[in-house]
Amino acid sequence: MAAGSSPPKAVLIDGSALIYRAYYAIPSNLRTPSGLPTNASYGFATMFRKLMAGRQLAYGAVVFDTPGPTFRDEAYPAYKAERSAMPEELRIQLPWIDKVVAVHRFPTLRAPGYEADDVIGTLARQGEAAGMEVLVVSVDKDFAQLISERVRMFDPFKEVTYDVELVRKKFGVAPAHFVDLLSMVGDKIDNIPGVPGIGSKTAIQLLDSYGTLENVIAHIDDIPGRSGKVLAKHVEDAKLSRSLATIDCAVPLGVGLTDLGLGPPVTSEVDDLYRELYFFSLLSDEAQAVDEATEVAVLMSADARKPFFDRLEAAPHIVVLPMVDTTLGPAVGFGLAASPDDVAYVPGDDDAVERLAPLLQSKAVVTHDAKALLRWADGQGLPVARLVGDTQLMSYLIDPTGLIPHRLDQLTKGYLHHSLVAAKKVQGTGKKQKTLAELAPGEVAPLAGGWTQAIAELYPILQRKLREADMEGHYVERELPLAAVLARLERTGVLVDGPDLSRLGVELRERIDNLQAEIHGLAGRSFNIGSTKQLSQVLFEELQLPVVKRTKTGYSTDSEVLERLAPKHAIAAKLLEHRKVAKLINTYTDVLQAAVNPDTGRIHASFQQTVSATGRLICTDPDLQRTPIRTPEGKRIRRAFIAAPGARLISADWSQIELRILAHLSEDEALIDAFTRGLDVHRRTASELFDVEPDAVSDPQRGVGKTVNFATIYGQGATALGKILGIEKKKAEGYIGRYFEIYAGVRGWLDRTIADAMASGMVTTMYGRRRLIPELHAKNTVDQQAGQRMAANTPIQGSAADLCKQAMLNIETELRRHGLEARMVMQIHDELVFEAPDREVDQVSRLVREQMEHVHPLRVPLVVDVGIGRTWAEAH
DNA sequence: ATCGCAACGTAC
DNA sequence: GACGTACGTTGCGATC
Repeated sequence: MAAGSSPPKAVLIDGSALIYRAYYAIPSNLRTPSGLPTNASYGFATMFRKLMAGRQLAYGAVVFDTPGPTFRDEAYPAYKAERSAMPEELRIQLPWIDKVVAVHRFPTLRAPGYEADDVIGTLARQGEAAGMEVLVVSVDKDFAQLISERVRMFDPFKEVTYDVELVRKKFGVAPAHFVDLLSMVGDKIDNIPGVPGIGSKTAIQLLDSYGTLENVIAHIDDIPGRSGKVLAKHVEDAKLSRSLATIDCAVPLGVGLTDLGLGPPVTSEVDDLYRELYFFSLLSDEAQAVDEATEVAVLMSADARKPFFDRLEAAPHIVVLPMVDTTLGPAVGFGLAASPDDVAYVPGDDDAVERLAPLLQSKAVVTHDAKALLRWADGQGLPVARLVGDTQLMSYLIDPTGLIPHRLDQLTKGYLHHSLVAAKKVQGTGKKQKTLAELAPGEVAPLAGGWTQAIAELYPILQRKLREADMEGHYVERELPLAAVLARLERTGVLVDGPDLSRLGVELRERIDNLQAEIHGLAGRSFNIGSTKQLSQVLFEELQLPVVKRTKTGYSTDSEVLERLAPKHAIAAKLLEHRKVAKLINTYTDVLQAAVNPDTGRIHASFQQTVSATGRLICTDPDLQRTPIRTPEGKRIRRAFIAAPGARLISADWSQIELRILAHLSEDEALIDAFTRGLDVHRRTASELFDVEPDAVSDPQRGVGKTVNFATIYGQGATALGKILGIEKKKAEGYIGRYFEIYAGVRGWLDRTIADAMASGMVTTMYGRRRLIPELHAKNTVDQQAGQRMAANTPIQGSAADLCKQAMLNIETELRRHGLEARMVMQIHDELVFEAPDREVDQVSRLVREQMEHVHPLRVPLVVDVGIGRTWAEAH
C-alpha cells in the first residue's frame, strides 16, 4: 500500500483496566526514594512507550472510569458489586498517571454515568464510520464485541492483537454475537449472571443453531434436555445479562473522535517527568546517555580520597567491587559505596589498596560475586573478615532459575527497574574489545559506579526476599562461606602434565587422519565429517543407508544411529571412532593445554555457585567435571591430571549418594535396610526384579537393576527406560511396576513430593534451598510432566549438593585447624579431589573420609571411597 | 566479523 | 513428548 493511501489511525486506551493490571503485575516495592509507590505508573508508562513505538497515530484518547454509579448499576444493583474500592496505593498514583498521559500529548476522557467501555465503544464506532483504523487497547475481553474489519483490540501485557478471526478462534463466535454468548455464559468478573448451567460449549452450540439470543429464546421450546429447561427458567436473566454486557456505543460525549487529535510528545517534558518518578530506564536515549555517564566521582588524589574513606569507615556496611580483567589478575580499580547515594570509583593503585585493607578487616562488606572479591583479596594477602552480602548469590538462592545468570544488569532491571551502562558500550566487543586496564579511570568509573550503586540498592531488597524465603540461615552458614572455599580452590588450581597431553594429542591426530582417509574412501569422496548435514547426505542419499531417526532439521547421525548402521556398512564404525577421537582432541587435549596458566603452570577453572537449578556446583573454563572416564581412551586424559612432585592426589567420592538420600528422604524400609546392611542395592533391585537370589544375579541383570534404580531418580517413564535397556515398553512398565512394589515407600514419597510441589509451586532441599518450578503450572501436559520430574529430582540432586557443600566447608576448616598444606583442587558433584604433600597423605585421607561420611546424620550410612595416586586416573 | 541455534557428546 | 543436572565443540545460517 502506498504511504499516502493508508487510512488514518486512532487508538483508544482503556486507562482504568490497564492501571489495575499494571498495579497488580508489578511489585509494590517499586517506589521513589520518598516512598511514592510507582508500580502502576511505571507499568502504564512502559505500556505507553510500547504503544507509541513505530505507530503513526492521528487520533486517540486515554479513557478512565469515573467514580459513582453508572446506568448499569441502576439497572442491576449487583453489577460489579464484587469489586472493592480502588486500593489507596493505586489511587495515590492517579495524578501521576494523568501526567504521563499529558506529556505524551494524549487527551484524557472521563464521562460521568458511563463506563470507560461505553466511551471507547462510542468513539470506536465513530472512527469506523469515518473510515479509520481503530485500535482499542485493553485487557478486557468484553471489547471483543466491538471488533470488526476496522476495529481491533490490543492487549499490551500479553502483546496480542485481537481481530475478527482471533475472536472467532478464542471465543467460538463472531464479534457480533459475543454479547449473545456472554448473556448465557455470564461473566464472573463483572458479576453478569448469565444462565446457570450453561457454559461456553452449550452457548456456542445454541448460537450456531439459532444465531442470536433473541432467536434462541424464540425457539426455546425446541431446545431439548436440561439446557432448554434452564434457559426457559432464566430468560430474564439472559436478557438482563445481554444488556449489561452490551457496550453502549451512543454515549453523548460532547466531543467526537476527530476532536481528539494527537500532538507529538515533547521529549524533554517526558524525560523530566520520568526523572521525577525515577523511571530512568524509560528516559530517551539522549537523556540516558547524559544521566548514566555522570555522577560517579573518580577519586585520584589522596585529598579527594580521605573524606570518602572516612565516610566508608562510618557506614554500617560498605560495598566493594574490584574491577578485574582476569580471574587471577590485579584490580584496575574499585567501585566503593558507603550508601547508594555515596558512590565513588578509586583507581587500584597502592594507596587505594592500603586504604581499603583495614576496611576489609573491620567493616561488613557487600559485593556482587563474593568469590571474585575473595580471589582478589587472597591474592593480595588481605583478609576479608565480615563478608555479609553477595547480591549474585542472594539472587540465585531466591530464585535459581530466574534472572539467569544473575548478572548485575539483570538484577537491576528485574528489581530496580532501570538499566545500567553496558560493559560492551564501554569496553567494546569482539576484536576491538578493550580490557579495563586499557581504559582511562574516567571511562571505567561509570561502569564501576553504576554497578556499585546497584549493589548498594539491591542489597536490602534481596536481604528481605531471602529472609522471606527462609534461606538466610543457609546463606550465612553455608553458601557465603563456601565462596571463600571456592576462591581458594580456584586460586590453587590443578596441575596438568602438558607434555603428556601434547603427546596424546599427536597420537590422536594421527589416528584421526587415518580415520578420515578411510571414511572418505568408503564414502567415495571427501567431505567434512564434522558436518552432520554433509554426513547425512553421504549416508542416507549417496550410500542409501536406511534412515533410523530424524532431527528437527533433517536426518540424525548420532551415535545411536551409527551403532544401528554398523552391521550394514563399514563406514559407521569408522565414523563412531572418528567422533570419539575428534571429541578427545577438540574438547580435552587441546583445550586443557590451552587452559594452563603460564604463570602458575596449573589450570584454574571456575567453580560456579550460582548456575545450576538444583544447587550443584558447576565448573567452566574449562569444564573439569566432564573429564572423560568411561572409556580407556578417555581415562588417558585423567592420567594428565597430576600432583606436584612430592605430593599425591587424593580422590574421595561418595558411594551412591543420591540413592542414599532417596532412602533417607523417602524412609523406604527396603532401601534403608539394603544400605544399612551394606548390600549392593543394584544387585538387590535386580534380585527382586528377576526373582533370583542376590548371589545368582548376573552382571547384565545387575546392570538392569542399576538402570532402574537411576530411572527413579530421574523420573523416567517406561518409554525411556525401555529405550535405554533395549526392551519393549511393556516390559519396562513391568520393571517400573515391580520396582515400586519393592520400594513402596519411594512411590509414596514421590507422590507426596510432587503433590506438595504442585500446591506450592516449588521444592526444597535438605538444607532448605528452594527451587521454584513454574512448569508445574504450565498449560500443556508435556511441560507439566517435565515440571513434575524436576520436582522429584531436585530434592535428591539438590540435597546431595547441599551435603557436598557442607563437607567442603568442614574439610576446609579441618585442614586449616590442623595446619595442613593439603589443598582441595576439584569438586565433581560427589567426588572431591585434594593435592597433599606425601607426608600428609594418610592424615588427609582419613580426615576427608571422616568428614564426608559424617557430614550429616541420615537414616542410612554414607560410604566414601578414597583413592590415592600420582594421577587422577590412579587416585579415582 | 559476530551471534545464536542445532546437533552432538561428555560428566554426575 | 516420553531422562534429571550441566558445558563446550563444530557447523551453519542470519545479521551487522
